[in-house]
Amino acid sequence: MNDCSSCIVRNRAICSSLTPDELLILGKMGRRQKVKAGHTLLWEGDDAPVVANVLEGVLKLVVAASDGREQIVGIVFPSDFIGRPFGKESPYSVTAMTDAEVCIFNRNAFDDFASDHPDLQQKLLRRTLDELDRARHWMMLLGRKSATEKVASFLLEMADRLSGQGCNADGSLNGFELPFGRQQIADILGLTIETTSRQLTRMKSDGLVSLPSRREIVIRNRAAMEEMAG
Amino acid sequence: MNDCSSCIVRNRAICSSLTPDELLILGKMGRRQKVKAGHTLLWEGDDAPVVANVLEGVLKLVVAASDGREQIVGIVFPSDFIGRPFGKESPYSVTAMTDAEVCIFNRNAFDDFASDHPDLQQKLLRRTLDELDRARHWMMLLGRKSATEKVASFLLEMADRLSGQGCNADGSLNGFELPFGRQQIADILGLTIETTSRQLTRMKSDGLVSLPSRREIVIRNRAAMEEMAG
DNA sequence: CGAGGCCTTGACTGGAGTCAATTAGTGTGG
DNA sequence: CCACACTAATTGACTCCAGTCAAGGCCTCG
Repeated sequence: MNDCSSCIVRNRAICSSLTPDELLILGKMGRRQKVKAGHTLLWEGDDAPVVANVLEGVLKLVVAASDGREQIVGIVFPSDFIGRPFGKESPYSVTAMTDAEVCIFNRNAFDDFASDHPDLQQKLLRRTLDELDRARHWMMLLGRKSATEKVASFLLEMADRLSGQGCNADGSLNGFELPFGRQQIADILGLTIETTSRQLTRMKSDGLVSLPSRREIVIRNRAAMEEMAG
Repeated sequence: MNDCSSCIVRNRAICSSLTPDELLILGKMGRRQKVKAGHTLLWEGDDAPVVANVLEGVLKLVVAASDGREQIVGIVFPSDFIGRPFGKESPYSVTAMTDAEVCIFNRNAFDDFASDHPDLQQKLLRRTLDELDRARHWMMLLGRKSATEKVASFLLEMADRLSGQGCNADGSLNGFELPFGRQQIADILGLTIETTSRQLTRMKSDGLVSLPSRREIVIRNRAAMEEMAG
């Protein structure tokens, strides 16, 4: 069984609402599992018998059209929660973008446990509300922004979200390494890979960013970038 | 004070989780308020001191860009919940699309009440999870679908969601009256009003729909429409 | 060092946006 | 009930941004 008290996300995941006793019970229900980059944990439309906490790595939530077009509808980092409590089918696929490790629970058992632990449920509610806000802002981006604005917004949001894991003193992270490639950026922004690439090259030659390697981004002029994000 | 027991959304809103005693307490906290079509209840970015249940009418959730572009990120019907519990700023504007009536609560008081009533909180969680699923599917539409696919998907979803209020026997509603005009459809789909209009006239001349009046839609060939939605 | 995948770049196309004019509803007051 | 004004919706002509197709270059890893 798991020793949750030493879990790396102990203080950040929804489990942080639990007392040591409760943690012991939940610990018995969960099991750790590694997921290799590219592997899919949950398939869109399938019955999803599990929910999980992310311990390590980055995963994407994907909705696909019948002809293969993909839209990434969420990105999940360590301490985030995966899955759909109180619902049977997974409304999207969950795929690892990097090697990852998750702590998975049987959904029914988790639902029952949650129903008995209001604090846990409130944490989950808060998280879900936050996710919903984020999703809705992303809808604005997808529906109304130009390619340039999309890429700028994306870089700023990534700078924000990646600053959790290791950043410079003032908390504003301007250089970071993306955990995924160009096609994935395109799938997040609702663009093609070519358009995404062109926008990045343009920003580079305009001195807004530098691109030390394929996956590294350094924002050189944050003010102009924010201006550009619209 | 309010007599919640005779409320028209008594059995459908989140209040349905409450006992008569609890309902009495909540009833004292809420007050009914009418909102005229076009009036805004909550402004994006402002402190939002209230949450509410919708009793009557239809409202939109809007995210706007600095230059005025608007994206509708949600549509709210009777018995739906409005507002952002456990958060101060409203992440979007809430504006009535038709004359509406809502039952509003002080947010802090509601948060406290919710914290003491796990069943209510669970109802809220389930609703929020459903909203999140809907939002994510809408992200796929906004990011990856063509204008034609967008309009077809929209008409099918409206047929679904409006079938709650008065429909034909088998539950599949093919004719309905939209509670809003072309510009709003455009703002939902991330299109311009001209493109939206053109798509509709195209569908009409292809015999997929008829448009008896400005706001009435009749789906004449549902199979083809579903095909078109992608 | 070589193979393969990822990324960039270029030329071209097309779908949706823009601007502008017209038409069809809607509501108001005489 | 009709005439008028006003707004919403449609239609047309044109533009342009992003998509498509195709070629070439560059990492990265075996």
